[in-house]
Amino acid sequence: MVSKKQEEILNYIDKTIKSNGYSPTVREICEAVGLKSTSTVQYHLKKLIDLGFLNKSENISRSITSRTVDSKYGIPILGEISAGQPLMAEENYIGELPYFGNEINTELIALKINGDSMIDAGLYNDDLVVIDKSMIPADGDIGAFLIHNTEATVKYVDTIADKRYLIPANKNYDNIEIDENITQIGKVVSLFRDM
Amino acid sequence: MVSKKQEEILNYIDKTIKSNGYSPTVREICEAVGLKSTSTVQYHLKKLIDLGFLNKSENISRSITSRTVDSKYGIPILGEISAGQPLMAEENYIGELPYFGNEINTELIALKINGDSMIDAGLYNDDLVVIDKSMIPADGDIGAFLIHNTEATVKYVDTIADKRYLIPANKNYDNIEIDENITQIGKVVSLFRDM
DNA sequence: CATATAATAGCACATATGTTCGACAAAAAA
DNA sequence: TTTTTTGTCGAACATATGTGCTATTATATG
Repeated sequence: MVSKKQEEILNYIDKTIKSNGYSPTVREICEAVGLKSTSTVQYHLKKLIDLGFLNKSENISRSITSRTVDSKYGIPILGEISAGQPLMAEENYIGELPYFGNEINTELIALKINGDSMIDAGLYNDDLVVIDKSMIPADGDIGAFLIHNTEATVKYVDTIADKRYLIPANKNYDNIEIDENITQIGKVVSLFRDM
Repeated sequence: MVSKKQEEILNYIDKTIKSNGYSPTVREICEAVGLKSTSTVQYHLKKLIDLGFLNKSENISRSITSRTVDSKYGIPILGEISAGQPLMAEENYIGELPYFGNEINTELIALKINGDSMIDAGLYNDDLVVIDKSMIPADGDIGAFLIHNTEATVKYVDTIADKRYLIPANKNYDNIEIDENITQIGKVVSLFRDM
């Protein structure tokens, strides 16, 4: 996760690159965010780089580049959903997908596709799907759901004979009727695949 | 006005900013354009700044900015490939995909998938695939190719009986033998889908 | 040809800047 | 409570980097 200080650093870097055309030095960041040691900055920079928000060349001055110049927050990637924990609990957090939309949207999360139940919809194992929690999947949409509050799943939604179902895109899987055991997370709005 | 050397310097600066995200040092310019003294570079830099081509802050490393480069580093999205035009020609450019990889890489382009010839590989119509031009698709990989220099296509590559083929992931399409009409663009490294 | 202007080189200096290491306190987890 | 993680500091070090000065050579210009 990105701490308060890290966000502050990120913002300062973005602002500087945007207004100056080049990135600040470690010492400039130090001063700007009210830290007294350059190594504290290095510490945070390393984290931000690991999270994918920044990039930097070693031993090269002012070589920080930022992907978040136009946006502030990454999309949290959730892995295995821990039983009993609320969806956004730390336990579930496995990384962050840099956000590059135009508006800041805290309603976005990313889930890693597990298995092949949606393969006929072009959602493959290990794909990352971005879910907008503020959108309700309509019939025919692909949505993300929580089963028994312990397992996240991505499926088509549709109404058959007045009942709503989660519908896999793979003949080897059965439809699941939506009942009280199933909580809606949101609508799947985009997909990333690394090959 | 602008001498040969100065143009060379300008080009190098632009190229560097574009690919690295930050400007080169005086010494790097020195080396790159084949000069032996940093003060010669300073001499030219001053001229270029006076002429308004460059901007620079005093005593600040890597602070050169260029008017001829916009500091955006998205991945260019290429649409219909115009016959006769080089791949990266303006004619083909239909937009920019915000960059989300780890390193800044000028060898990346994005192509919009057209048709369903790769549907069994999970590449759907209108998907955007990111192509790394610096990578050669090996057997089994998905690559991007230019047919007759006019049409871009994305297919599996494989060797069958000592011949290399472009192989669609859709039974309704035939394999295409790779011959002199087919130019390799690069390897498909990731996928983006908006739903 | 003599002279001004444009390019280039070499070097040295000051400092801007990234990096490392050890220590320590606060917060979180076990 | 004990242990681990996270955040912080300070100082020292190595080098990356901008700058200034002088001298030399090429190219133009009168």
